[in-house]
Amino acid sequence: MHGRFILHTVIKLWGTRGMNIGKLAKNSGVSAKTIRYYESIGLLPPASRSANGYRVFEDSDLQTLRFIQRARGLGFSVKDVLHLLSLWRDPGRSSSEVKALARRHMEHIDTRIDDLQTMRRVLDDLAHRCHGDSHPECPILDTLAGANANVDTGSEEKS
Amino acid sequence: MHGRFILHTVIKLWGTRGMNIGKLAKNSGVSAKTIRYYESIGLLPPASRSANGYRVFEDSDLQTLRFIQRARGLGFSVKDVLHLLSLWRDPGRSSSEVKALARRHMEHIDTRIDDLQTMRRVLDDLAHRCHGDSHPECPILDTLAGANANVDTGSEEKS
DNA sequence: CCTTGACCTTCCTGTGCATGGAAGGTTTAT
DNA sequence: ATAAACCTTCCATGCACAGGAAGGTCAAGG
Repeated sequence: MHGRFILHTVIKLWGTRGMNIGKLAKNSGVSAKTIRYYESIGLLPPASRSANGYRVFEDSDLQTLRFIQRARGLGFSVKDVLHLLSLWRDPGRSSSEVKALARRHMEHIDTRIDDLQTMRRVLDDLAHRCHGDSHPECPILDTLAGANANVDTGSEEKS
Repeated sequence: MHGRFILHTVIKLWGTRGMNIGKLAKNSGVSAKTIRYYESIGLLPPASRSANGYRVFEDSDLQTLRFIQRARGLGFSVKDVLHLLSLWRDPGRSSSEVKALARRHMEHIDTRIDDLQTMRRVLDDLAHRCHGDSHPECPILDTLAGANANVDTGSEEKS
């Protein structure tokens, strides 16, 4: 009696749970194309297939996909996401490892912000010095041409 | 005798003005590989060739390369640099066009800075809340997994 | 004269992160 | 029967180069 109920429930849940790639795409907000891509690079495990060859996904795939989405949204590379996923699935992980990964990523972000801000400052200065009228004279072009002032573009030569 | 000497000298001088790709690379700090690439996509005009098929560059190419370098250093895309180069070479340009291009680029940079700063703030917050010890508990992973905060409770399922 | 090594050439592949499309099979609805 | 809405694989594209293979060229030295 009891066993039969459980079996029934299991079968029912089992039958209800699988979804095709389109549904997973809708549920996750990640395109079917990208889901296949994630599978191909190992971010998602290879989905099982139904008789017609269609991929069948489970709820766990949806969870994984959402995890990936959030991590990518924070700028983590696919490689980092792979690492984060493995840490997530590892009950024996230490949070220090996760934190270290996050910090390395933050440093990377900081570098990029600094680079962009340097560019922004230079551009802002140049734009302010450019009249922006119908005449051809333009300090922006002059500077790019290396006319007079030495502009530090942030990327120094290495020779 | 004399004529031959002069001819020799002329040829030698002529030969001195042009440079091979290696020298241009050294003088500009741009790799030979990249110089060829720039030529292939039209950033640099097709270089003339000497009898052996080697590219021969002039000082004008060096100037152009430096222009490209500075523009790239300011984050302009290759496409934008193409535009900037054409404006640079156009005596009938109006500085307003240059300025507009620069401003569009600045807006783009601002957007990227904002995005990165948002990521940075979130990461910083998560990192602060993570103990970073030998235990597995980690708010970073919890957040990526969608543990607590604003996770839709999934009451709008539709199959 | 021949070799060595530093040049140079073209062509193909790989990077990161997908996106777009072609060509075709399957399922469902009308 | 046919359309539409799915699904499949494989190939191409974009950015801005870098790496390397396979081979031609040139100057110096034994």
